[in-house]
Amino acid sequence: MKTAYNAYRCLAKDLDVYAMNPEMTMDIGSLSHEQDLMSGHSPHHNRNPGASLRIHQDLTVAPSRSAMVSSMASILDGVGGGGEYRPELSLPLHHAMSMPCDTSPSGMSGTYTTLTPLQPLPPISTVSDKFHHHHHHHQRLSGNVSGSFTLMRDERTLPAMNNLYSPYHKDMSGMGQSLSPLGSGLGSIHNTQQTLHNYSHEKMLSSNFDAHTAMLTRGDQHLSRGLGGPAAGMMPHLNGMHGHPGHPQSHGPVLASNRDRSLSSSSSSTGAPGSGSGQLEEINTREVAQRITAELKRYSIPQAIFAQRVLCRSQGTLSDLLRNPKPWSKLKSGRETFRRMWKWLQEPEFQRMSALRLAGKTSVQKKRARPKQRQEQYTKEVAAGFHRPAAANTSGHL
DNA sequence: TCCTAGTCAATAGA
DNA sequence: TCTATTGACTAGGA
Repeated sequence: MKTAYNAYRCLAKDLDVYAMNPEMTMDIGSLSHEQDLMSGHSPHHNRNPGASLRIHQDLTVAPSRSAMVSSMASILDGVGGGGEYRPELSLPLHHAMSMPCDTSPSGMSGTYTTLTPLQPLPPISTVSDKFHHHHHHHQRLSGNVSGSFTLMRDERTLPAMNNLYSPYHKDMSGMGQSLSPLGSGLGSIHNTQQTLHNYSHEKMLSSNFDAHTAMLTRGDQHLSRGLGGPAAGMMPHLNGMHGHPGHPQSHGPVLASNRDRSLSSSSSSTGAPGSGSGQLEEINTREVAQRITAELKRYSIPQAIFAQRVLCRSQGTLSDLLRNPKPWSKLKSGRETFRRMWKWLQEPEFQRMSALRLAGKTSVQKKRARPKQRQEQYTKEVAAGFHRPAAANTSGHL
């Protein structure tokens, strides 16, 4: 029941958005691929050339960080203040962000056996779609494909990664809490190269690896295109680490590899059916919480906005999570929430803002109704044959 | 049936 | 206005 309700609530959000922003559905497919693949060919890219062109323009406008801040303010103002939909702000949406509360059952398939009542994260496979083209892009660059390309690519990019993560790691190691069930916490990523390698390897073992590895290696491309990676703004605020502008996804230290645990415990082997059920990656929850907190403060994003639009959670929940992040090992379904945070952190700033703006209207419309009431309403709507109860609901409120 | 995790919604406080 | 806290609720598992 609750699952249905949650699914309804967040799916409704998406549907509402799509209903109100028909253009958005066109944007999604051609999302960030344009960043790297303006000349790329994919079903997505050709879905709407016009949209792609506009996206390209958006991207090539290369929003500076300061511009991003102002944009964020505009976004929040527009949403919070009941602002109307502004096409000029309709930046292309990452799959993950365009479907902030996607309920796809395949979301974390193979990652978690516990299907939680909360709204699953957009399936990483879905997110991967976004980078799928990057994948090809890299293939094209490397001239090699197949499963090993990731590792090869990591090796190529590791020097930069080391430069980035080493100081971070040092700082992180002083954060105190062991945020990973590894006991040694961040020590698990002592060897950054290995971690990245392992991480990529683990991802390679999953169907989603390419997205993340692509993210790991695409940072330079992001920034070189003036996208202003999130790290550019965030890193200076976090543990004094110096963000490499080219690595917006500075999640290396945030993630602890399960393989490390495996290595230390010798209890399991990566890739074993059991080992892949939810431990492909470990998120440093405290670090994520700190980074989220920093980002929210940085852009003056209210917790309520972020919680609702990115996490599909309440403000109180977010506040609690940020202040009292549980160790990853103690999390169950709550991992999804942290995954969302983490994923959000990985996004380029413009995509973050898109995510924040995206579900704004509907979330505001839907908030503050007792779950039971909404649940009953949903039940009624489903019974009445509404396939898109959200739209009906929204229109009703409007 | 009980316990735990996760979350929500209300509310107090800054 | 925003954040932190808290009580209550639900789902899942033992």
